[in-house]
Amino acid sequence: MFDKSSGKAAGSASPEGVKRVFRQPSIKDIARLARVSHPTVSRALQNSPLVNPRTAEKIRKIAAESGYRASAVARGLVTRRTRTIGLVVTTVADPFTSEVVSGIEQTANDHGYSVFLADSNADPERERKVVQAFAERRVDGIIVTSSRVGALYLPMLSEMMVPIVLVNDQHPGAFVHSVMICNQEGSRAVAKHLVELGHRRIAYLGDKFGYQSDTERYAGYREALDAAGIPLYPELVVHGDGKPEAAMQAMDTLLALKSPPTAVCCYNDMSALGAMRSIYMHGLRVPEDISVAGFDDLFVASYTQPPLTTVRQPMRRMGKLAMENLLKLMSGEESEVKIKVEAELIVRESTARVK
Amino acid sequence: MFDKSSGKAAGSASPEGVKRVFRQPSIKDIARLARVSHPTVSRALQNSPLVNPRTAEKIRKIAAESGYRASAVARGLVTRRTRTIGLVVTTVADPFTSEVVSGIEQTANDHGYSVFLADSNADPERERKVVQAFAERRVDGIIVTSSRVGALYLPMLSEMMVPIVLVNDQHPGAFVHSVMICNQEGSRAVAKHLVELGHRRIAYLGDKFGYQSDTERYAGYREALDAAGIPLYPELVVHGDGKPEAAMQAMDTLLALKSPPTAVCCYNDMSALGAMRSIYMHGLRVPEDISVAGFDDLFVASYTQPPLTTVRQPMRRMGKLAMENLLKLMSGEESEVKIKVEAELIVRESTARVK
DNA sequence: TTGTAGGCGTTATCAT
DNA sequence: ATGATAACGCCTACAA
Repeated sequence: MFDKSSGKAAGSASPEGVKRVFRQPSIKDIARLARVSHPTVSRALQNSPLVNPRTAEKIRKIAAESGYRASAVARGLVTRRTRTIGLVVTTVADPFTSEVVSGIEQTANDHGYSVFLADSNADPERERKVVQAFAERRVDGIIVTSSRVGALYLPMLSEMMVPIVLVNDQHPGAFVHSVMICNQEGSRAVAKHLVELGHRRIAYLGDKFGYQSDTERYAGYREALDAAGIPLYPELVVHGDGKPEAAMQAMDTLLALKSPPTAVCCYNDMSALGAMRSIYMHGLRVPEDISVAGFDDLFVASYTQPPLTTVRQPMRRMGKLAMENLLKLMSGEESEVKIKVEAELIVRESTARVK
Repeated sequence: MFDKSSGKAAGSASPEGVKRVFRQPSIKDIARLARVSHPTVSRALQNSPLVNPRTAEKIRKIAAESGYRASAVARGLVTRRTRTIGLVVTTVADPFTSEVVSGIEQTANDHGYSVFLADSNADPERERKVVQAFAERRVDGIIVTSSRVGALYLPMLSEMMVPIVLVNDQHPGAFVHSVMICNQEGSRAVAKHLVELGHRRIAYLGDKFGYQSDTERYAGYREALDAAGIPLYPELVVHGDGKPEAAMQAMDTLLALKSPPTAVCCYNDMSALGAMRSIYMHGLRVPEDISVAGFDDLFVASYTQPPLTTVRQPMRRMGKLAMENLLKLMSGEESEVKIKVEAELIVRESTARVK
């Protein structure tokens, strides 16, 4: 071995052979260069009024030249606030979720917060790890979107003692703060739209049982039918899982009925995609033979053939609202508890007057 | 004001009125309870062999009971490694990107890393802020996906002295490590497929000029046509921007030609969506009148009407590869420089023999 | 207006 | 096998 000169010079490889050799400049390095004490540097960099403008200027110049970047980790240690939030999603690889995430991220960023993204993949073990990680990272708050999991890890979350906001939660009552779409009103609107087109055999192609949003959307559907004096045909209520594949199968069973529906209210756009696929594979046409409606207004809803009638959720805005809500909570303000955003019926070409 | 008792008790409201009152237990609290020194606690919790199994057990029990969570921020300060990576995307609200992000996140998580997600929104100012934030957060590495920005902030990135991996970079040569799809081969495969179906007037509906992936896909298209002895019809080469809207317009111009194409190679699936929409709006059918092919094999490609012939990019796996590559780099290993993953032709029903 | 001293919660380096 | 002690980089009294 060669001799290692000069005391505690950085540069020695770590056990794992890490290459990062040179320390980033610290507040003390700047202080030395500027011939002041490091608290003065700290103050100058925070634009504190109690530092001479001239020296402040000099310090900032030196800091900029030396490529100084304040360490958020050191700051977080002393201030006990990391300006960091944790975001738990079932999976980002979902068009609904990713829009919400985008809205959250932009808003967080605008307010100087960074976001830890964690994909639970609906795996309980993973969820445990994710929450644990967020706790150790000392996030200042947490947002959970469309949690479909058995409320298993929710107690862990509340133990963390940080504010939590839920987006489209499937576990009513488990937490206080949430942003939700008006499921029932939205669903009632599409169903009513179909009724007004003269349909009477209107199917409901739902999500799995027990999810709040499915329950609410089903309620809206029933409401519209009741209002029109249409009886409930139990065989017209089927269930998928919110994804196209399962919806195809559900639609297959509807089409196998002696008297199939003339219209279908789908739980969401993804289900509608599957429903339409099934309809085409049976040699039928949308909307000539069957009307199809979705829920969400995903980007793709405008580009299906025919373009999909659906209920719009302002996903990005819901993300923004959730983050703004969380910001308030993190700064100690009390804020709205349950935020409800309105759903908007978007009529396109997948629904038509009954033959 | 009431008197504030007992020295440094937590609980005083911060200037912003923060509510978080009670400190989380620290290693010292555990030490006190276990009647050992805090380094011993540290060792026990790391399963260090140099601590008496009995005391270690006791310590772990106490830690668990008191809800102790090690502070990653304190640890990061001393170890100079945060086990954190920064992930820059143009926007997560894009089906390609979100799949890649998902792959990255899962892999990171499996290895004990947390990921900071930042959505640059293709805004240079935002990009600056994002990179700055990552620098301050002391991330151990960075992944950038599908950067379409003027390499403006890339120098900032390299200044950070942390490993960087690019996914589907549009700036050839700017960085060393990357994961890319075989654009040219994939594109050649679809174009060849169309040639074999008897098409000779095959259009290319590309992305904006200057992006590497567009250039490469165009090259693949040309290659297939050249191989078949088909001349280049310049009017059959048009450009969108990778999204449906612009692709619709590009397709409109193709259809306005005296002699329109009988097939279209689209830059990506999103463009194919727009192209198909345009075709339908002209009263034509896919694939009877015009064959359409995409690139990416997004989830939705299976559910268009008709299902889309396309080139599959293993998006999730590309994310995984990028992260694995980054993990190696972060631990000081040298690793592969340019990883190329194979593209796979997926023939569905949007392409057919020419009439 | 500036400097000195101390501490945030860990890990690392010595002793013992 | 364990304990003292000193960092890590920053912020916040308090003193000057």
